Amino acid sequence: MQEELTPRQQMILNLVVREYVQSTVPVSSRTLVERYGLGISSATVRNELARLEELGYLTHPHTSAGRVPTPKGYNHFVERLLGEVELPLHERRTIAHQFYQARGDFDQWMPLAASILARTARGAALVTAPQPEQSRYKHLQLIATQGRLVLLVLVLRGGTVKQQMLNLTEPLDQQALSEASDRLNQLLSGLTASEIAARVHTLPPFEANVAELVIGIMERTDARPAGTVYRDGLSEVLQEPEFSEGEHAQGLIRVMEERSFLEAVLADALSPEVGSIRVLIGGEGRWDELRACSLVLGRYGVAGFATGALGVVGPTRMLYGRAISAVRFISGVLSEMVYEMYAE
Amino acid sequence: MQEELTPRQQMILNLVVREYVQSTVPVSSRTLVERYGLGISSATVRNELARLEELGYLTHPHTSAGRVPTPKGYNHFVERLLGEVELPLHERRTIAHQFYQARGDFDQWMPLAASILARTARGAALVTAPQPEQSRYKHLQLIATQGRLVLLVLVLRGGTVKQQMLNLTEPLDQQALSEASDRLNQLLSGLTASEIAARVHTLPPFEANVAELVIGIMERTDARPAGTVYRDGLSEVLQEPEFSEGEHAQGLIRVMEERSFLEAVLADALSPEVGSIRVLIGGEGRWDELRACSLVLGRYGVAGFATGALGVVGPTRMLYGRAISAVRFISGVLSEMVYEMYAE
DNA sequence: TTTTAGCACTCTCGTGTGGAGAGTGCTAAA
DNA sequence: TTTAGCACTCTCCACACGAGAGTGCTAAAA
Repeated sequence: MQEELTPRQQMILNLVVREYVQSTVPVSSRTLVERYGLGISSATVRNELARLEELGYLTHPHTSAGRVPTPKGYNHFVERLLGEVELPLHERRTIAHQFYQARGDFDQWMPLAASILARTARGAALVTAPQPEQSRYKHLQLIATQGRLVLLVLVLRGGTVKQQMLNLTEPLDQQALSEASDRLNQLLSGLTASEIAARVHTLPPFEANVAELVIGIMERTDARPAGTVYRDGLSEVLQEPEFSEGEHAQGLIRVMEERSFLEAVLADALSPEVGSIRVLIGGEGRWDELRACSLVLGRYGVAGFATGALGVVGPTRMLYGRAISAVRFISGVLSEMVYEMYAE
Repeated sequence: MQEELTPRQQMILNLVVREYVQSTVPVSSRTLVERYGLGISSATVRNELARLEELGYLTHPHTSAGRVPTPKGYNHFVERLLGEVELPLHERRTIAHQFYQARGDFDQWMPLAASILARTARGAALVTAPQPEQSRYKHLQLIATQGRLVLLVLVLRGGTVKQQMLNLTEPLDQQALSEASDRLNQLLSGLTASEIAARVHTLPPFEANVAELVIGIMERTDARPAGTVYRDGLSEVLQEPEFSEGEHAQGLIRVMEERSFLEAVLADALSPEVGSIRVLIGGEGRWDELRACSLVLGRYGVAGFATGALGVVGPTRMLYGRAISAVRFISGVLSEMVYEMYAE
């Protein structure tokens, strides 16, 4: 059994993947020699194709059809043949510019990132909001609305804003609420949920009540594996020929739509290391619904402070080069933004 | 030409719709008499079916197939035959309870509403966040992060929270920022964007700068036809047989995914009147992508203050009764919540 | 006038057949 | 080791055929 692929086998595998990705049609020995002017005959190519199939890098839909890469084939392509890819300079500039224009507008970042990622990688994009490893209190404001109903606005370190309603047993005016907010802000600044819990008993009764609520919000935030998920580009990807028949589309739609499924995939496939990129091809045996899909997943943010995930979903026959470079570049941009938010 | 349907025609149309919705199969005269024990022969039913087809309420996929309702048929069914429908008491109780449990947790309302609506109506659900007709300033807080970077948290009347980063030309400490916030809060409380613009020139330079930013945020908020759109249940609906072949699924996915398309449909189809429900069947000729889909749309909130939209999307062969009653009931629940938020 | 029985007619659907075309796998020679 | 040549296999398309489902029509019955 041959261990390593010969250089010519590597080249042919490379061409098969590129040609198939582009044409969506199983590729034959003849197209290969004609289209790429290899100086060898189709019979030779056929021998090599047969060898590559024996080794598990390619398959046959049926005897008299061309070759199609297997997940193993794609994997080898991504790991060994793709090389270092980067988005062209003008695209990087355009993307940076779009983020720059939205630099202040916090609420826009995530949808913008999803939209740019989808367009750049030509796939369906997923972005989760940055999530601190452990949330820390930054600022709180109690705002009177009507009667005994109060709006609590809690800002966590990193800029996450949470809101909650609370019902007072007796009405308090804005003046009193602001004073209580100020007291809490002085005492709790920079603390985690458990640190706050440790000193609740030192607070006056009303403030203690509010602090309990705050602890609840922070614990709930920390318990969630990922915040909101932003999506884009699903409908474009569903037009790809492999999804025209419902069956294969299911997996794709489930990753994009079902939160629990996405979280399971992320938890399983995504290393917590910021900057690393993981390519999951054809579900890797574990996710049968994703047999026809590949995912390119990355993590952005600042390790130890806050991180989020972003990814591209497409058919196994996807533009891995674009997807990987897009995920890498955009995750870099987002990491910088998170860094700015957390440095202090 | 016959103007009104005879009672028997009404009954037969009713049965055809119900049977087809349930079985997904074109319904024949024989199934009708057998399944529902009409006291008449299949030949008589066939005559009536032919008449209903002539009048445009039913069609034929082909000569020797059973009947399928046309959009006109569904429309008549919804308008005249469905009657007043309401969710069973225990479902209403369950739903009310779920909302009650999330009563304080503002951020949960919309995803919860989408999820409940999808499950109850057995369709794909869309919910837009309540959007005030004109936003009014309620509260602002400037929070120092690092150096000259400041987080601006703006609360609008009705509880909408917006955040924005700003870069100072010279650093200010939290003390100074809080004082500026307090001054702005006293001067701007309850004002609209244009009212704030009218008195910017009376403010000291730093506060004026912040006020300009606030105006920008508020104007952007008011310009958006709808806030964030919350979705749920798409993948379930896509399993319906009519969407198994890609073509028809496109329209459904576009409504759910493409913001601009959804906004166009909402603007066109949805009356601004709170509480009214609009049923859009088969795209009504205007939206060809929705040929195979129906929408049940409603508006909730408090007219003149803030309203949002919610809707169910499904195949034309959808459970109109459930969908309409679910939209009505949930829009009632949401309206109450909005009312609480705005009453002051 | 309305309803019904009966029957011919039409259309789908599954299956089978045959020919064209694409592409391979193998063999034997270069 | 490479290559030319050729048989073989499989898909795809078109066509045909019979079974089955359901209608539309006609003529008789209520």
